[in-house]
Amino acid sequence: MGTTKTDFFTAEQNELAALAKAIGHPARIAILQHLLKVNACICGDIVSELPLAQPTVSQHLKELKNVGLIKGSIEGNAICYCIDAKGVEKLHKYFGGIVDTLKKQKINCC
Amino acid sequence: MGTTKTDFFTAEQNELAALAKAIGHPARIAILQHLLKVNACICGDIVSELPLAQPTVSQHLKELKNVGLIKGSIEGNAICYCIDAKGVEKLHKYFGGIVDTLKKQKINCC
DNA sequence: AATCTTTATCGTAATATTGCAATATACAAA
DNA sequence: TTTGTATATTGCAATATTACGATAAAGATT
Repeated sequence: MGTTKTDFFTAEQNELAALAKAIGHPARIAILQHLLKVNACICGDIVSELPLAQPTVSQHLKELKNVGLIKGSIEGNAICYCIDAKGVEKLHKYFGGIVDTLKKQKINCC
Repeated sequence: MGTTKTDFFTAEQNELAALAKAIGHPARIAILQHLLKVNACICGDIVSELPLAQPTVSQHLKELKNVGLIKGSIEGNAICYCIDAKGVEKLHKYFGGIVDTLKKQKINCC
């Protein structure tokens, strides 16, 4: 127990869940917002923007990268990070689909 | 340790994270998809749709409800659940904002 | 009232996540 | 080569999540 029963769900369900889970932490939201705000790749100042220790930030960045929400490339002895549009678009499309479906549905029993 | 440092982030960051976290599990994605598919409130057949035991499903429903993604109302000795558009729209808007911002940005250094 | 049906809660075990100190790695600069 | 700077990894403690059996609660049915 304690383990998510991944095998019993579809690949799409698992992928969406993984994407959402990656965003499901305020530090990772903050990282995305910061990357968006500076409007560029960031080389180095992510740690100083967050109220967390460097290893913790590094771990959060890794999770965002694993799931395809950010990209990172080595730039000298720093690493440049920026948002990977693909992941964000996938989520946006998904919720867009839900919103559209809901709008078409007139039922509102609850 | 082990606890998210909620106090150090903004209310918006925490709220978005909570919403995303709630969707960050394939069972909860599956619940949302099912509610959407049947195009109505569901009274009773959610458990049978999922590969999980009844207490587990009940717990997932509670989480979705707490965060405002579904609504539930008592209907006889069953409970009717349906999607709460507000939460979904909040998430959709947020990702839409990111997508739009990204489109305006020409920078693509990574 | 006794029973059935449906959903919620409690208790608990297994696993995952969060956070950080310490340390490692990799490159730059002196 | 040594030193400095930036990021990653390891190891560990604290807490959270996931899942389910057992049981409770609430209304329906007989």
